[in-house]
Amino acid sequence: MRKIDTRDFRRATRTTSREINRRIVLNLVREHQPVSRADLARRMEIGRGVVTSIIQELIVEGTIYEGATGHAARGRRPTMLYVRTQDRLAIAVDIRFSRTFIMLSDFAGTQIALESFETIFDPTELVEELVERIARILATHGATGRCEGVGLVVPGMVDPDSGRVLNSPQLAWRDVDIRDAVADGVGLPVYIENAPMACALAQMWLGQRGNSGDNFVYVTISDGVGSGIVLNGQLIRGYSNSAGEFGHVPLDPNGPQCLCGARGCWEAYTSNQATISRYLGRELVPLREGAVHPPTTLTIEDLIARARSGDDRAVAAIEATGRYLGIGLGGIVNALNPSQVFVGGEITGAWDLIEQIVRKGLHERALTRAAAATPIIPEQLGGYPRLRGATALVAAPHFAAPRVA
Amino acid sequence: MRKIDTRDFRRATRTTSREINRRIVLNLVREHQPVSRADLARRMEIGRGVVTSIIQELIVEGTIYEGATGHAARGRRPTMLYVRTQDRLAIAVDIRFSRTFIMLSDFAGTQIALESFETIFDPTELVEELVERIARILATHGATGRCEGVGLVVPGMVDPDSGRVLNSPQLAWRDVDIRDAVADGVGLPVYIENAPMACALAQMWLGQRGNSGDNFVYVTISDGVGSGIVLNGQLIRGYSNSAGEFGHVPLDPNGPQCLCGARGCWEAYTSNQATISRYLGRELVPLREGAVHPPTTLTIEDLIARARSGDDRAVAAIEATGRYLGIGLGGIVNALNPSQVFVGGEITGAWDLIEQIVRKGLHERALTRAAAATPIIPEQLGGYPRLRGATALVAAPHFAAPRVA
DNA sequence: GGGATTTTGTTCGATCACAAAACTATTGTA
DNA sequence: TACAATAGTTTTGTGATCGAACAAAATCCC
Repeated sequence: MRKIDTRDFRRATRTTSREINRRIVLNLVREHQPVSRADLARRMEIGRGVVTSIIQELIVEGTIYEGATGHAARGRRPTMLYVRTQDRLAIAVDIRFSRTFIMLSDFAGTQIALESFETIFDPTELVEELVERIARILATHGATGRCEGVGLVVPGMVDPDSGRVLNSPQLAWRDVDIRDAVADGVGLPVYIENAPMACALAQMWLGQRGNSGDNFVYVTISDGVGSGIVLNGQLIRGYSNSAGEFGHVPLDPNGPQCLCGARGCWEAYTSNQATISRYLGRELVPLREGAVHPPTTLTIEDLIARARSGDDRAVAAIEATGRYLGIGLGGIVNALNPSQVFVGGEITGAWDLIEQIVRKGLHERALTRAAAATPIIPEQLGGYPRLRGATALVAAPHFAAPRVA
Repeated sequence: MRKIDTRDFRRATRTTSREINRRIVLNLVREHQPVSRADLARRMEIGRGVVTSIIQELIVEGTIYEGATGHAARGRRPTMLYVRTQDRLAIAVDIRFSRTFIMLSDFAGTQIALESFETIFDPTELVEELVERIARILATHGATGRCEGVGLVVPGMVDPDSGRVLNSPQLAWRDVDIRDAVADGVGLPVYIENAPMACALAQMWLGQRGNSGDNFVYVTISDGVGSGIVLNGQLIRGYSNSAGEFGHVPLDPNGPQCLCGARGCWEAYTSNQATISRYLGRELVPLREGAVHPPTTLTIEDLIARARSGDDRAVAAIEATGRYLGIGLGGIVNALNPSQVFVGGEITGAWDLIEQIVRKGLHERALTRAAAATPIIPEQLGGYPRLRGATALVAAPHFAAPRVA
């Protein structure tokens, strides 16, 4: 039950009914393919005639296509329908502190090409490099005509409407308009989103399981701790685009110093830096202070490797992270009551070591039995969730519910 | 941008466009009355002919009515339109630990009658008493035909779909089907919701300011600490109806014992009991353990009165609550990035004493400048937010956006 | 082998609702 | 009094669902 915003609404036109039903058909095909017209009519409780005419539009438009005829126990055989995703392409860009990744993929998220280069921190130079590389990738793969957009994922706060990066401490950017610059360069629509929210989009649109209702939180444990919140199938962006910052929920006012200035933030317990600092027995140090590299070369992957090879102190450091992870997740689960929580980031490489500990922490903090039982699902490593999210940025608008009322 | 849930969608029918536009018209009248047909046509960028026909339907239906003609600089004078709220009535019921309130009000939330009685904890007896009293109130005010429903507000977790109270520690109820029992008794539709969510609904539908987008959190500080979350004009209920439980977000693992079993929960610092216990210098004691009254008769109102009359220890106790309130609100603001936060509960009676302290705590914890500047708005005392929420439960479905796609 | 049956997909007329423009009503101004 | 401006209604046209009829294609049954 939504209240209509009388300052920003969309009234229904003559074609609104068709737009709605067309999107529903498209999504039904997407999730149930192969599927026949008659099947769609049954699922939608609508006449087959209407389905015929909608399907015809979608075929002309090129979003779905007819495949082989299926089999029926009796009667005429159905012609099966499929969503066209293989030759609809998108460029996904993931700008990270160390490297920038560019992937060419289709609308289903299948990787076609992938390259990376050392991140250039000057926005103008970075855009130049990006435009050049994107053009080359498209040309190499004969995809110049078939690419429908570029998805840009950035660490930091983003305003997707204006396309500006409002603030990215990692890149030392403030109010940088990178989207329009790239769009001008490549001549394609460009979409931009911050990293955790993009991961959440990837999970929603390209994730394995079809989640009824799509109520979940995607938590990324990396240099920082961020999250993307999806409620009722909608990404929650907040009033000024900064929702999901659970990283600085306080766990202990006397806890370790956090880079944000406060003490005992969740991030100060669970970020990769926090885990490493705990292992080294020292305080957290800012990752980047005027482009200076972090003072230790020990990575979280190294630490996990040490833990696996029997380093007790490494095991203890990682287990402690697991415990605080669980406690923090408890807070999230109590606050938002999602149907599940996804966890991404390098720490998932040690999931078998910490899963029980995470669940124990969650149990301690969860208020209801339902909340305590919330599935915590680690993202499989090497799946490039940010890049998949960038692809989803391009693909999702073609499948989302039309805005109405 | 919402993903369509293919397991639970609503396709468009022949009349969907009209339903959408009718609701938009209704809401435009509601927020801009008095308003003319021509004015509506301009605001909606639609032909006046369509408005004429929609308005005719709404007048026949009885939701709006024509008032006096307005004034125009030149040309024919417009006939002004109004939403009919004065003689559309609702019964609002607020079941609390100590007393149960019944209010008869119109759809605008204006109080017509109000009574209360000592809460009966046995569900069957309570329903009996409620049905009897509701019938009597309706008869007394000649409202038997004009009342369109009953709104029931309950402390604890509720499933509004099945109408069951899943768990209410305060009332010691577990899986009690009170809604259908009351509905059978009074012969009217009955809606049920938990207290903080109902307060949020009251703010959204009957609040003072028209908030663009309606992104806010309503925090109630009472015996417990709960909240109702409204994002994009939608109440967030969560996967199993328990969203908004910020009360048990941990502030300090070594903090005071909370009634939930954990230590250092936000609630253990800011609930009325917590403030009183802090003043008395003792541990928190369960409010209700087999219907036993709390061991002290000192109320939070008494404490505020003592603070005002110069009791330094009372001032300190309340100020400490204010500080923790601010810290907790910082977490909420970071997590959800609402455009504003409303605070309800008895503590708002001391708002002038703690406002600065609350803001200071918020500033310490807020990550972004925008988040730190989030307005914190105390609910004015004596406004019966829960009862207004109960009224909103009945009225809102008539004004909400139609469910589509 | 051939008709009956069943299922799929298309077509067509009826109805609902927006779109656009003509038309009527009413008011103020030159 | 004629004219312009504004409000509200009516009419005609078009897009879309609704429902039923119809053709196409496969299996079942005799």
